[in-house]
Amino acid sequence: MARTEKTVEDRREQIMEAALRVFAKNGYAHASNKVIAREAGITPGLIYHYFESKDALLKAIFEERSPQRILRSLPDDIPALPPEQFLRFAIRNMLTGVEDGKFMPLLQIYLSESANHPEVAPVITGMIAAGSHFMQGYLAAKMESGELRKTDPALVTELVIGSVMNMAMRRKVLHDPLTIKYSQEEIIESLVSLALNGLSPG
Amino acid sequence: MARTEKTVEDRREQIMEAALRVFAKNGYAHASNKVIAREAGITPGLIYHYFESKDALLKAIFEERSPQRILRSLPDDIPALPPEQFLRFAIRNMLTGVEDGKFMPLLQIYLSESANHPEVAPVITGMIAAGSHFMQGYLAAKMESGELRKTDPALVTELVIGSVMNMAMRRKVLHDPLTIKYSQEEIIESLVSLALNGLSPG
Amino acid sequence: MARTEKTVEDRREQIMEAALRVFAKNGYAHASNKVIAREAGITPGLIYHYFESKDALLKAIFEERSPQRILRSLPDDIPALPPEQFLRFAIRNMLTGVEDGKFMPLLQIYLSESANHPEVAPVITGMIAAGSHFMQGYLAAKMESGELRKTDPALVTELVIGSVMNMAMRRKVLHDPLTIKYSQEEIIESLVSLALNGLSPG
Amino acid sequence: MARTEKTVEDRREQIMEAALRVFAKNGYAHASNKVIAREAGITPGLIYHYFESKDALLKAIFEERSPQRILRSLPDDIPALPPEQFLRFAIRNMLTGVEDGKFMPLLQIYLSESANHPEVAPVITGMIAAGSHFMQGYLAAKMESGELRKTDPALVTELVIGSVMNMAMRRKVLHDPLTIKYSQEEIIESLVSLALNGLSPG
DNA sequence: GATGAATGAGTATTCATTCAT
DNA sequence: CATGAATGAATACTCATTCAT
Repeated sequence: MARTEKTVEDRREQIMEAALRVFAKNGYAHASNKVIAREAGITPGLIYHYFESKDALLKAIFEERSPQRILRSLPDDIPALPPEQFLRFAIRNMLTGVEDGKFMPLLQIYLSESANHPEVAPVITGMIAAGSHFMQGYLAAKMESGELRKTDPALVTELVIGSVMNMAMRRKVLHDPLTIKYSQEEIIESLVSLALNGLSPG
Repeated sequence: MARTEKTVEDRREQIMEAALRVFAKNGYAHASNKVIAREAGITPGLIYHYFESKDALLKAIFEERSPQRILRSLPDDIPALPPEQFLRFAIRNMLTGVEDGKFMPLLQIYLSESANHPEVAPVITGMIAAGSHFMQGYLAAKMESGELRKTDPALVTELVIGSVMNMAMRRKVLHDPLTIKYSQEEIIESLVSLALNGLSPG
Repeated sequence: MARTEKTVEDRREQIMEAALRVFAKNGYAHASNKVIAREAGITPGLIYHYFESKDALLKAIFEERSPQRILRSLPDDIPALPPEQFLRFAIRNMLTGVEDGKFMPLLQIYLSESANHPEVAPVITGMIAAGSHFMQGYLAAKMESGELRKTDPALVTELVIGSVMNMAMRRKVLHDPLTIKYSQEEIIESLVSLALNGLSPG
Repeated sequence: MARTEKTVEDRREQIMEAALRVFAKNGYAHASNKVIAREAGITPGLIYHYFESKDALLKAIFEERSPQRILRSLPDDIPALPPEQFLRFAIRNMLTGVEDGKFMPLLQIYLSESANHPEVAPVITGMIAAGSHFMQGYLAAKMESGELRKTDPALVTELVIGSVMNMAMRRKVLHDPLTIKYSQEEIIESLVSLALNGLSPG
């Protein structure tokens, strides 16, 4: 019984899940409804029972599937952490969140359809902004307290996030051997070290 | 006669030029040969005199139109520059090269078609590798000489390049207001400052 | 309980009523069962409890909903009326019956589906024939009695009915400004006057 | 060679001709491009080489194929004709024009799509208006000169045209036996006679 | 009776590609 | 070289109809 009660919502989820996979693999334009349906184990017509159009399906994925929780599940005492631990924690969180979660597929889909679906860009930038805002707050406080060198915390944040995002893209999309040869841990440590030195008040 | 001077090579160039514009604007999948032909001032059939297929046209663009010359036209005395000037020069070169030239359209096209044209990935990664190799060489030498803190020059290079690439993507593709509000100069200065501090031997 | 009073017949009527509205507005081909169901306040599947198919629904509407009663509810003393009063009465009855009732939607639906549903033509022609026969009888009698000029009463009837039908179609379907500018009364009076003169024995 | 020079225009004509046939037979909504193409001896895709859409094809038919020449080919001395001859001539012209030409198919197509293509109504009403205006002018002149009874020439014209149109519709669309049993000549004569009597000044 | 999820067949439309001219 | 008419295969989307619940 529990099964049937959930059926409707399940089907929607099931279709979005399948579509996200296919979109990420082939790009939105090359992803035919036939393939999405096959991936979801249904017939193409049924998609239109749950979504008005392929466009609406894409938007639903962006709006309902966005992992806006990067950096969310952090413990409460984060702001009290010393810079090194904070940076290690934050950078690890971001890198694994971006590389292992659904962020990359969404980003890739957006990149392939940015001209035709500019309205979903805020979903991407919003996700980044969330993480950005969090780190920025920490940095500003620590710069104020003198634990970190005084500079523009917003820009520093952008640079750190940029390095992470770029690593993820190079590794997961471009499969660039130059970046794949490093482990996540190596990358994290190097970035932490670089940032710490760059931000040390000395 | 001036008309007939247009050689075979010219026509090819003309078509690739037009195709790159249309691909960048609409994405590969949405770019019809009819539109490409109109943009090039020819008729659709003629494309097939110069390229075997639409795919071949895309590959040709990647192979022949790649601005592999980022960091190429550098003065000979670069290796002798002190770190600050080198970094400022290199970063400015990369950022303007990536943001202002044909790199972003190519990257975007590749990112959206990576699943269907994985064989052209080396073009992108190769371009990055070229710049990377150059900077890496400099950093290694200066680390060796003690002018810079000893760390993995390859990884540091990746991080610097990553920040630049990410900035460009956030600004030019995502149109992220968070990044657009900075001028190129501001970004360059901040990145230089951050890197210098991060790499300073003290 | 008031709810359950809704008998089987009621549901049928309700569906046919809704379908007629939707058919008339969108045309048979563009009228989806989903929309008909929504208009009737039910769900699409239920239509098939009352009608074998969409075609069967259309046929049922034609067969059961035809307002075959035009000219039916006439007083008994009609045949005794002098020509002018009779004509005015008959023409007014026809014009208002056709323009104000359900005749036009039915006619329009039939006209658009005549190729695919030729078997329902008799419904339309039958309705016309009913009115025709009535008027024809009167005219024949009055021609016989010398009160009207002797001519073919059937054909005269056709012409009068034709004028009325055409006015209705021009006004209600084509929305022809040339005909809309006249009021029903003006049309009735002109047609009566023209017919009277055309039929006067003098 | 003459053949090839005409090809482009021929194809357009050929497609419109075929589409008009199919639209008239099945109605616009039921006329699939596949059938239209088969009727025209081409493949469905080619239709889009000549018309932007099925809608555009319909509009082109209405705009370019409208037989706006009903009553056009009349001799110059028409206005001088006595009423009986004028009416016989005009009525015959209209009836044959409407029954034998392309008017009925166009009208039928419009009736079936009036809700979805209201913008083509003027083509139909315009055609009627052309004939109407012509007859109206004659009647007005003759009423002025006293050769015909003074009444509203516009309305009389509407009634005459109405009779003709209705006859055509009943005969050609509804295939109403009541009207089919008359020959064109019988109808013409009766209508002329009726009109003459109705309009005679005595 | 009533629902609405699910299907399958159909439909308009697009477009890379070919080829006669 | 160059054109653009023509094709065929694919694609998004619609909808009458069925049926398990």
